[in-house]
Amino acid sequence: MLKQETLSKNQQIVLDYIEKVNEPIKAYSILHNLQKKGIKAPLQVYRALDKLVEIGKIHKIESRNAFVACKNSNCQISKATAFSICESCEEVSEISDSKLSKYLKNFQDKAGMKFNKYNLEFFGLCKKCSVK
Amino acid sequence: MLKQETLSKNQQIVLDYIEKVNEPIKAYSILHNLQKKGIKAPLQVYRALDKLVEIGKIHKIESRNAFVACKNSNCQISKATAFSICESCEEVSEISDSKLSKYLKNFQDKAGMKFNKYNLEFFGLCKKCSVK
DNA sequence: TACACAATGTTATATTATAACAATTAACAC
DNA sequence: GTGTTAATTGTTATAATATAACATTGTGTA
Repeated sequence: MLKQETLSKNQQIVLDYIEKVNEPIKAYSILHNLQKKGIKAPLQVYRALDKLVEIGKIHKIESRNAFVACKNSNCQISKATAFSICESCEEVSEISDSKLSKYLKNFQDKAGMKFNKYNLEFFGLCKKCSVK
Repeated sequence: MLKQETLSKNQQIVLDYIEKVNEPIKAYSILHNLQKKGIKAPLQVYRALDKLVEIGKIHKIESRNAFVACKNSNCQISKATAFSICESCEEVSEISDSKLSKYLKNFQDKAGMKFNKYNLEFFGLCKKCSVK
């Protein structure tokens, strides 16, 4: 097997669930909700999550230890991610802004480091929460 | 007491240590290394870390669950942080680039969300590791 | 002094994530 | 089909990260 074309059983179960809930979800919440489907141990979840992150089907929201389905069809491999996070309702949206991604992809730091990946998380209040 | 001007005992002990090691360090590593100074329980560490993050003396590297002293004298309150992280040696540097921070501070997402904070983490290979 | 609040100490527990090892399954060369 | 290799799975245990709850002490100020 040189390259994986299809997802394995557990990977597909976990991905289906994450896509269904359509918001960031935590690993142990996935575990609790997929008992019936045979997902009974943390490792079954974490292994699937690792692979799904690796192939860009989902992203990890680092500041929340949560996972969310990728919304950008072009995120084949998730090297460049940006999110907006509402600190009140915890709503998370993936930012898809070509100017931003271009700017960050080309960013050169002073130490001359070669970047191959970035993750950006913006925090604030979403529209709904800012009028409350 | 309306506003804290000086750090408390534990806060100062923890900050001194983080500044001394001068690289990202984990909470339980801090705990283990400060037993002699009276830091004996996780909460003593986490409370100090929370406060130090809040006042901008240190930052959390979210992807690593590690804490590092702030290098930007102007980070009074840490609302806008950017780091470069070497995926080989795990060296972390705080990026201080006024153009980048200006760009991100003014970034407007399509949903019209009001941002008050962001965290950006770049990943790649540092100079040393890329020649290896 | 009395008040308010920040900070501390302490025990227990919750949450997030990985180690280690055995067994099974799938892709592919021959 | 057989043998080989790697991916995936199952399972038990444990490591690593972080917070809850509650009692107590310290500190600035009215």
